[in-house]
Amino acid sequence: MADTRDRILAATNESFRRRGYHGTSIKDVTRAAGATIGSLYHFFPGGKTALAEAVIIESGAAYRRLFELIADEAADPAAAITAFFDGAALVLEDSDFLDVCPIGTVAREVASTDDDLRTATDAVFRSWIDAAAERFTPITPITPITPTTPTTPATPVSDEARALATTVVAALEGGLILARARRDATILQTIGRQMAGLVSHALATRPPASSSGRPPRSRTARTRP
Amino acid sequence: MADTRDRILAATNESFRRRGYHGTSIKDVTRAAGATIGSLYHFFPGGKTALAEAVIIESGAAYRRLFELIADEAADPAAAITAFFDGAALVLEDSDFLDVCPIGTVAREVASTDDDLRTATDAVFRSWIDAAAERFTPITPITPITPTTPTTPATPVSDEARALATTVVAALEGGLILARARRDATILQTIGRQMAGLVSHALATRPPASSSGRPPRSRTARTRP
DNA sequence: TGAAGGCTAGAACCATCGTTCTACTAGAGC
DNA sequence: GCTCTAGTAGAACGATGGTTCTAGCCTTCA
Repeated sequence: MADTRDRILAATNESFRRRGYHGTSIKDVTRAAGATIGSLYHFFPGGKTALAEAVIIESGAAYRRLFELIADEAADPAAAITAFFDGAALVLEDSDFLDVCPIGTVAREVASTDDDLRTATDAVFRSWIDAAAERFTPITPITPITPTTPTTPATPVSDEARALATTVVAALEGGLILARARRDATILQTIGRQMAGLVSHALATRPPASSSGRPPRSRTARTRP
Repeated sequence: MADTRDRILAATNESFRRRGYHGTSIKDVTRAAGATIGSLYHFFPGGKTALAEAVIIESGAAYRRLFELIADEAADPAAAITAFFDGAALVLEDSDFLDVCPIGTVAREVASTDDDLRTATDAVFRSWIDAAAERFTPITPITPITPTTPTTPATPVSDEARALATTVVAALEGGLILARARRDATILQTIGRQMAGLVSHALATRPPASSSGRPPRSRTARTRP
């Protein structure tokens, strides 16, 4: 069955969220996935590094889809932020404070020692920042419908929007650290409120006030990662 | 010589910043510290966990002192935030993107698996949030000079100030992740500006505007950690 | 029927892990 | 001198790390 690869990815994801990159053992992963070492090295000939890279890329993409899904349904960017942070708080609590995001943990562990993995985490963070920054940018009157690569934003994004998006992603990753350390998910909600306030204030004062939300876009809807 | 303990702590600190908790080996630490395994277990009979706890507590306290030092010299809370984030960016760049803070990394790695270490990281974060929240709280007319324990703020701190402080600490920890992943220290400066804006806006609108900075307090000045 | 290829299976390898343990040195106090 | 304690030194231990490798199981296709 070809879903062995998926089971291995899922088990690795969970172990990263629980113990981080170095704390995750290949043998534990295979055991948890109900797979064998042979299978793991069959699907990931590059070993642990390749496996980690796949987890980072695939769950990074899943989170981006999740954010866009939430943002599409929210009335405005600030509401999207609140909803996303509240959702993260819920997941955190439901999972008994298992880490929500394996990428931040791995990013910190390997940034100084493994350049391939560092680059992979950076690409994921970039993608998230792009997705958020797009939502923070008022739509230009005529949007050219060029089917460019998904990581390149369709509309040009202002420096202000990008700074805002960067801050939101940072606050999310940092908030996960604080909330897990205290085993208190409301910390994430609190930070989400602050971020929503920051975003709505910036959007109200800085650009020509287009208070309406963004138009619905091509949906790549999916379930939770 | 009794500074063996200090050398071990410093080497562990650096290894945590480079490789995280699980990536740090006792033997590497002793080698880097110019100490022996016997000495390490002499000073830290609790082994790796006790060593990590000491690193967390001691460098956590050093960062708090550093923040208070910067805040004492800044004109207002927003300027303090900017200065602190800029300082972190500078350290990050000067150290060739070695992690600035070992605590956040360890916190994420162990929160699900080691309750003692999780509690230690939580205490440090709490202490930072207290220190920042105090600066965000306008001084009450008469401050009772009760020499309480240092972690208890002398002035009662509003929920708003605490939420603000929590957000700033989260943004700092998350910003370190992003900046290291991209090897770009300006990310920290950007986030610092956003946080300064958030803080000054909140302080200007919410409480009775006491635009002057806080009075100089009893200094526990110290050098960089 | 036979060959090929995708996938499973797990023993074996050596390196390294955190920890324990015994032996030793140096200096203080009596 | 002797004793005691703080600290140094590193060999040895069993467990576990990531990886390699050979063998075998199915399914597909000729």
